[in-house]
Amino acid sequence: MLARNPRELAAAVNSVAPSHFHVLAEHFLTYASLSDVEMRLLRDLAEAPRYHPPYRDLHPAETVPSAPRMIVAGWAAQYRMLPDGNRQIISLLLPGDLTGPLRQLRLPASCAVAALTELETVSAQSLVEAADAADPVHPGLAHAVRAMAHLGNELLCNQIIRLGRQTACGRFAHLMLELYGRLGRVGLAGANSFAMPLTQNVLADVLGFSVVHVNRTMQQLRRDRLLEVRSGRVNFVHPERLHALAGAVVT
Amino acid sequence: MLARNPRELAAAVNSVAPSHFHVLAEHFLTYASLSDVEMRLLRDLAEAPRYHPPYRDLHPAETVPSAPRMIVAGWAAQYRMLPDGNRQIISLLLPGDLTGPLRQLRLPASCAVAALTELETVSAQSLVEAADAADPVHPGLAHAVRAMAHLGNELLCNQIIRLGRQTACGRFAHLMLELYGRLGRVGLAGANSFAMPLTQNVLADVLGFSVVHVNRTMQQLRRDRLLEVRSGRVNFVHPERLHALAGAVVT
DNA sequence: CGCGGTGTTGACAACAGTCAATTACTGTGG
DNA sequence: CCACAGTAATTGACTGTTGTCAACACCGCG
Repeated sequence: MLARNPRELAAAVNSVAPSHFHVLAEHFLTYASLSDVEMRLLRDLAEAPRYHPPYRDLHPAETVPSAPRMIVAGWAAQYRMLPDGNRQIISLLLPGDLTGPLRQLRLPASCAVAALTELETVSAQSLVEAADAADPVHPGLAHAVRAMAHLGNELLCNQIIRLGRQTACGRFAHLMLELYGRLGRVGLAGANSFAMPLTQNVLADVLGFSVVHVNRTMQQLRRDRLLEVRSGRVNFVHPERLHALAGAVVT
Repeated sequence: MLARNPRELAAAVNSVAPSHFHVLAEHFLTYASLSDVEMRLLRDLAEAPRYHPPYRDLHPAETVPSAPRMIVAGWAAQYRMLPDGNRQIISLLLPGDLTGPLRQLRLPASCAVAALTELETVSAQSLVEAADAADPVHPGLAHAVRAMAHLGNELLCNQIIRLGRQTACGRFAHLMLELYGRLGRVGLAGANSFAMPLTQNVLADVLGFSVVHVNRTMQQLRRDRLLEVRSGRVNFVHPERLHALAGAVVT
C-alpha cells in the first residue's frame, strides 16, 4: 500500500494533534509517495528525538557539521555573525526541515545553526544515505529528500529577493507568506493564520532591519488591514492584497 | 599519475593563455586530485563548447532546466524578475561554475540564467552523474562537483550577508573580494586586480542598489583609496583595509 | 552626423537606523 | 496576592543613507 497524500495519511495515523511522525510523514508525502517500508522508517526516526534548549547552537560556525538532522518540533535558524557583532539569519528552519551535510561532505560550514525555540530533532543520516544511493532502495524517500534540498535553495533565493529588491512591508509580507506555505505542508498552519514564535529581534535579523523598523513595519501592515501579529500568531486579514504587495512568493 | 595542484597542472598543459581546459582543470584541482582518466574526461568536455550571445537566457525561469552545464568562458547570472519589473541577480556565474540541475531532479527552477557577456559552456552531465554515483568511478570529479555545489550554497549565504547587513561600501568591497577569490581559483585573477565585465546596471541588480548609488559607492571607495574600477578592471589599492571594511568573506 | 547604451552629477524626497525613554508582558519569589 | 526583575514591544526625535528624477558627458557604431 502507498499512502499518496496527506489526507490518506490523516486517516492512516488516527491522531489528532500533530505528532512528530505526523509532521515527518506529511512533509514527505508532499514530495513523493512512500512505500510501507519507507513509512516505517520514518516512524522509527520519530521515536528517538533529541531535545535542544532555545538559543543553543546545534552546530557552531566554521566547523565540519557532525551529521544531518531533521527538525520535528520547534523553530531554528541558520545564521552568520559579522565582525561588528551583527547577526544575519540566512534561513529559518521549521518542522520537517533538514539541516547539516546533505551529501557526505566533510567540509566546514560558514554558518551556525541555532534553536530559536524549544527544539526537537531526529537523525537524518538514513534519509540522506537513501537520497545519495545511485539505485535507491527507498526511491520515495530519496526523491523527497532531493526535492527538499532543491526547495532549500529556492528559499535562499527568496531571501535574496526580499533583502535585495523589496520594500519593508513587502519584505515582511513575503516572509510571512513563505512561512505560511511551508508550515501548511507539515500541517502546522490554520486558515490564513499560523503560530509564529519569533521575537521582533529575531525578525530583524532575518529581514535585515533594525528592531525598531520591524515594529513600525508591523504596525503599518496592521493599519493597512493586511496582516496582524498578536501574541505569537500571524493573521492574514486580506490575503489577496498581501500577495500583491509581496510579489511572487516561492514556497 | 595524479596532477595534484595547479602548479603541476601548469607544467602538464604547456599553455600560456588560459584555455577552456585550463580553466576546468585548475578549478577541479582546487578541490580534488584527478586521475589521468578524469583529466582526459575534462579535456574531452573542453573540446565541445557551446556559444551563447550576451544577455540571452540559458534557461528561462519557472521551467524544468534541461541539463547541467559548466561555464568555461564569460560571465553569467542567475536572476529573478519581480512583478514590478525589477530584477534581482541571485548569483554571478564565472568560468568553472556549474549551473542547472545538480542532481537528476525534474523540478522547475524559479530563477532564470542569462549570459552577461559572450559566454561559452560545456555539458556537465557526465560530471553530475559522476557526483551522483554511490560508488564513484571518478572519485576526484565526484568530490570536486560536490564541493562546488557546497561552495555555491556558501556563496548564496555571502549574498544574503551582503544584502542584509552590510553598508554600501562594505557590500561592494565584499563582492569584489569574493569575485577575486573565485577568479583566482580558475587562474583568471592578477595581483590584486581582475577583469570585471559588468556594467553598473548589472552591479546594481546584484547588490540591491540603484544604478546611481553603485556609481556613488565606487567613487567613495576610490576617494578612500581602497579600490579602483577603470575600464573593466578592478584594482585593490589597499587590500587589508578592504578586507576590514568587508568583514569576513567566504570564497 | 545622430543614436543608444553607459557613466556621472546635483537636488530633493523617502526610507531606515540610532538613541533614549516608556510601556507591556512574563515568570519568580515573597 | 503583590512586588520585582528581566525581557520584549512601543514611541518620538533626530540623523544618515538611499532612491528618484532630470540633466549632461562620453563612447562606439551605423
